[in-house]
Amino acid sequence: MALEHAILVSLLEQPGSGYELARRFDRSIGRFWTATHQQIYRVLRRMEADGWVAAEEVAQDGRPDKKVYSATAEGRGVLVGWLREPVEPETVRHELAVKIRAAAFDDPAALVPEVERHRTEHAALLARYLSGEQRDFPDPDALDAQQRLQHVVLRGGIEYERMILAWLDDVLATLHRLQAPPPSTPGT
Amino acid sequence: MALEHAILVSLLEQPGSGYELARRFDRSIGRFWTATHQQIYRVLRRMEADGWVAAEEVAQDGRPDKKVYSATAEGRGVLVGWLREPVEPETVRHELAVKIRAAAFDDPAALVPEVERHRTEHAALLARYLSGEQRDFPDPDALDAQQRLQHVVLRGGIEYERMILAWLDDVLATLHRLQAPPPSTPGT
DNA sequence: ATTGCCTATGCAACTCGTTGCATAGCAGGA
DNA sequence: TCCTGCTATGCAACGAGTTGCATAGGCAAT
Repeated sequence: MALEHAILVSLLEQPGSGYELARRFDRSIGRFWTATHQQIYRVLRRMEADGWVAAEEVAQDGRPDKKVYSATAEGRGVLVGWLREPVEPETVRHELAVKIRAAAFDDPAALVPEVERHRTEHAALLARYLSGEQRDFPDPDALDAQQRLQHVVLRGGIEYERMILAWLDDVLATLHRLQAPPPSTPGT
Repeated sequence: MALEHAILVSLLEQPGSGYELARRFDRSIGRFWTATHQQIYRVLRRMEADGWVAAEEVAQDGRPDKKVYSATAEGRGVLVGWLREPVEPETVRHELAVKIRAAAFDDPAALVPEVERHRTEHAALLARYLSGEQRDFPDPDALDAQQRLQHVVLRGGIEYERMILAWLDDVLATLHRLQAPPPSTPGT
């Protein structure tokens, strides 16, 4: 379970409210972790009770008050302890891959628009990552340790999206080839 | 929720018991979906109650009896219906990426053995995929539709592992560079 | 002989994660 | 004016997924 740890990292990089964390998890952190605001609020309360984070009420004008959380020294200790334990490689759950194999039991051509839709979304995500890279890491030689580590994670996201795009093209080519198969073998 | 659908695909490709399904989900299906035997048994019972699959008791000698499940026409209909609904792109949850950003708050060099361990495991997985490809798809031009779709999913797994390996090398280089940083800027 | 592993299924308890809804003030557009 | 949407937090209920344990026969190794 790494949601707590992802939150600790995010708060160490920059304190923030539950709402702000939820938005980060949709953006930069979303590159490698996801969570809904419900989960984040619940986990934050537990972490506060455990002393891993501390909250400060902040009044705002024109907006509801918010509780700004920071990681405590104890929270940081928990994170460092976790760092030194091994984690297993992530488990992949790719619904589209299930659909592609399922297409053998229906009309495979019906899947083309769905695959194209995924392609469009992944292309948009890649563009967002690339512009974020331009904005946040314009000079890769002038970064401190924290930024270098953020950057290498972002590069992972970029390469992942590139790989997915190439694969989706492969999938589309495969689907099209099923409709117009190569010259049938003479023996059949 | 796609576990039901992954099970339907697997049973349409080849009927099998819950135990066999669990093993497939650790192997070929494991390329794009995971599940424990607990989940599979529970879901299979529900699917049988809903008429999506049918079970047949099979006695074996030297082994416990097993219940071999097959997808029913109704189950196939459910799968086809799902195929025609859109699914959202998968959410990524990569613990190692969390650790890499967390390393900024500890000694980054301490992460090197962990990253190398992941690299070794991913290299082994890639080797398994490649030998599986050799075994199952030796002649890519002589495949039927179902095999072509299985093959393109496997190619996705292969490209994913290659991309991860390249990224892990990038991560290792980044970690090493943090210890021996480039010549410091004269201005500081 | 005993230990441990493999096949095969399952219960019970728990945690994780999602969904729907509620509150509440402010801002902007039809 | 009303409706929609954004910030900000939260409850309640449900469903998904994990972990630990149990049963039970056969097989192989020590």
